[in-house]
Amino acid sequence: MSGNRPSSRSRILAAAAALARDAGPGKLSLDAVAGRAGVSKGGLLYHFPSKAALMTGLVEDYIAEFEANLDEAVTRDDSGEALMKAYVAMSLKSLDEKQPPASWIFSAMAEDPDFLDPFNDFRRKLLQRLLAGSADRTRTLLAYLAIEGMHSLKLFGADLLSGDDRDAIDAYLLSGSTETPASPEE
Amino acid sequence: MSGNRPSSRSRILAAAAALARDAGPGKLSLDAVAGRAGVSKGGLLYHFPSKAALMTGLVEDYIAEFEANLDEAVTRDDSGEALMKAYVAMSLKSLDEKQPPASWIFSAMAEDPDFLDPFNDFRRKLLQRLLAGSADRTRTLLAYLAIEGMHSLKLFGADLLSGDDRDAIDAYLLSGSTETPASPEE
DNA sequence: TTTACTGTACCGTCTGGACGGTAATGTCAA
DNA sequence: TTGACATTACCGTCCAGACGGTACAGTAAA
Repeated sequence: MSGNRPSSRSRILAAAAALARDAGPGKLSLDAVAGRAGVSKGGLLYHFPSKAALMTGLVEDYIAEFEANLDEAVTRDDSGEALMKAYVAMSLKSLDEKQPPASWIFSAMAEDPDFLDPFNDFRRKLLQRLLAGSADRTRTLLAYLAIEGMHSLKLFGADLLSGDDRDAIDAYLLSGSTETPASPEE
Repeated sequence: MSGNRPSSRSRILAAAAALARDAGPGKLSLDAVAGRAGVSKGGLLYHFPSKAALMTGLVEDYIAEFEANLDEAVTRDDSGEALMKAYVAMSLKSLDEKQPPASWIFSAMAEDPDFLDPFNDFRRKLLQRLLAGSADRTRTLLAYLAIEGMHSLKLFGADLLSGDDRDAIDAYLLSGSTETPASPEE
């Protein structure tokens, strides 16, 4: 779809994500995005011919970045173990950022829940890969859901976990599933 | 705030929740809610003088119902065990409903994320109660987060878990809390 | 008389989007 | 070499409609 990246397109996407994050998902209007991206509204609509296209771009961009990061973390050791490890590490890192990276997801839901279909498909595939390489299916499921839960809490602005609790969860998630009890890495 | 319940008020709230669920959170306009509730717009604004008041009502109503259900399930045996059991049972039951009960949460987020502050406070207190009565803190945290994760997935329309997987998670959540999941102790 | 509405009319603002430019760059035939 | 046209990448304006909210007159029951 996009062989080379024209700078404006990605700037618009970044502006939209930042706007949803900073001003709230309800403030994600075309005018506001255009203004923040330093582009006229006409210019925005040139790159994204409708608001729906903008939302789709946001979703696809998010998935692409997620996949790229995951691939980078896994490099070539695509055993289930390595994938899970990379996923957990990535997720915990993203949880440590001050602001949730995907606040635009609320705008997408309000606009049309179907916008999230590709995202949900992606998640389904990811979970399947995770489970395929897992020695303990229930444990992997549990870990996945716990991460999902933490992301959800963060997205909704609920800061429920104390540092100690977060540490306990981290320790559980980072500990190996069956094999070598995983001495502290990194 | 409401000693006795005038029927219209709760009808409006129910209509709003149903509308967000059926038509999508983006369609939650005052006109639409009034129409669905069988009330004129003036009547709606009589009960909820602003849209913000409506959202607040939605949140408060949700919390109140949640608490009532939980209290009912716990009855009087308020040991930590019983509370957790009731919470798990309630949550799993709500996950089995076809439609998520709180789709309006996206409208609230889009309108103003602060609307969820009371809800998050409530969740914080609940988690504290849950943890206070827990023999295995990490396990309780994990269970809470996994439930949160499943609710989040459902809210976002992601149907990722197979029946067997759901059964495995249910079994884990419903099993007594004395045993730690298969994790290497550190 | 108060409470709890209904119904209609209206207002200002915001929003998505259509549209008509336009400037720069490239393509290509005569 | 040059003129004609095409494409890309925007800008700025305008508009119809939706929205939240106000105002107010009326009504029917307690």
